[in-house]
Amino acid sequence: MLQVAFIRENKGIVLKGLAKRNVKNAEELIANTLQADEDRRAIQTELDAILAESNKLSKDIGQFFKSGERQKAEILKQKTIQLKEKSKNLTENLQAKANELQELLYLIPNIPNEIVPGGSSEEDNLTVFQEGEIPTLHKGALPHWELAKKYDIIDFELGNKITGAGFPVYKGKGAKLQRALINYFLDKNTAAGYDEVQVPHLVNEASGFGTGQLPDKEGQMYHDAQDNLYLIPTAEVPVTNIFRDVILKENDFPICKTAYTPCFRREAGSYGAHVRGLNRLHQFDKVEIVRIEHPTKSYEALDSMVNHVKGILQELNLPYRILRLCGGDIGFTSALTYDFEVFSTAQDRWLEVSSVSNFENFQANRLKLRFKNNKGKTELAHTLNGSSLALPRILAGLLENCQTPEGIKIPKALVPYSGFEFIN
RNA sequence: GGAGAAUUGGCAGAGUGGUCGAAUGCGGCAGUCUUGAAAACUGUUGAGGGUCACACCUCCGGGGGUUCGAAUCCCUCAUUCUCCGCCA
Repeated sequence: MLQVAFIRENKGIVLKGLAKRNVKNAEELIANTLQADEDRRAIQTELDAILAESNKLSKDIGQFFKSGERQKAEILKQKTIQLKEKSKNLTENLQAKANELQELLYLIPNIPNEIVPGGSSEEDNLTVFQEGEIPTLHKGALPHWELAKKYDIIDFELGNKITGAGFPVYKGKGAKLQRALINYFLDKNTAAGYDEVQVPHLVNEASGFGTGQLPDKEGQMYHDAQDNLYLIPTAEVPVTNIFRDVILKENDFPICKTAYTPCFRREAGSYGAHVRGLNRLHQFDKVEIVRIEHPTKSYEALDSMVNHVKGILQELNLPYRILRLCGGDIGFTSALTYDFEVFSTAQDRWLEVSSVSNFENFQANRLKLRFKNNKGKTELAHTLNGSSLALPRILAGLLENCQTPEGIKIPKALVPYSGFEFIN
């Protein structure tokens, strides 16, 4: 959520940013927001004046009662009763106006960074880096879902039976490989200075609002109506919400956290060949990195996160590329996002395995995540997060790119974790 | 699940209807003293709205109510603790 004061003072920048995101009715949206803000402040001022008066009268009444001047007190009482009526109305108006403003603010996405390319769809994302050799596969090479079946390491049908589509069962070396990947990622992240945390997999409404999944993506999360809790779509939600309503000290920065969690996504509206196998699941595993940074350091931090993920993909020997997402494809809350994609050789397409973003103070504003700056003023912090890494598509990439006629050859870096070199 | 107690500023903890945004202690920050530090002493120290700046307004777990006036009384929800029950 943007700060109203920021919108008020930087209308031009905001409109330019919204244009880059192809937001329709941006002019109107901003105009309505500023109007609501102005109205709200006007009502607030009026209400404050009335409250000030009635506070004063109440004190006087107290004095009169003490000094035994009951009649004087009674007269003032009548006055305050009138004020009370007025202030009640104004309070209601204020509440309504504040809600209106809040809802408008929820509709305004983050302002993209200068370097975010224009564009309306994923076609317009900018490839900023690519490395790793795309292997030439042997004859009869298979897509990962066939390999999974052949080696009996992932059972999609069994998941169907137990739960439904998109909830696979990993078996034998498949299950072990999952565990290996999780441990490997966590070890890489902690070695890079991220503190490991284990967090709840269900979150309350306030947390959903804090990181921006609510109200924007309500339908994408599984919801337990009985207790009003949401299954997390990413560890970003519980981990970042650790810092909701927190005022940090300047020397608390940088804060670096990593967490493994399963992720649950309803993926309403997804269909077709692109959701086959591990490409798109309702439940999947992911290791996440989250950073809380001083505003002047957040882009440095973003670069370091990108480099960190790079290092892992290099070590796994997977061909990958990095995209800078365009205005039309970047997430609602993000100011700058880099997507990592691994080439899936047997499917002949790129699969997103990580998304690393700087949210600047957009999340922090909702979270009320602040710090005391060196002038003693509270200021919003910057939040960032990224996958490091998401398992299913890494697994898909590994299975497809590392397949040989003799079986799947596990990358060297993973062998100490998996305990085996081949799946055959 | 049942019974009881509690929830106050960074922490501890006072405050049962007006003079309370809130005593006191600790911690933090600044200063005096010191070669420096410690100790001692002095001052300062919650958040949000509002204002050019003041004024002023709101906030004592969340929400609602009583009252001219609520941290204080009532209702409700949440959380924590103690005892009992059940249990990985």
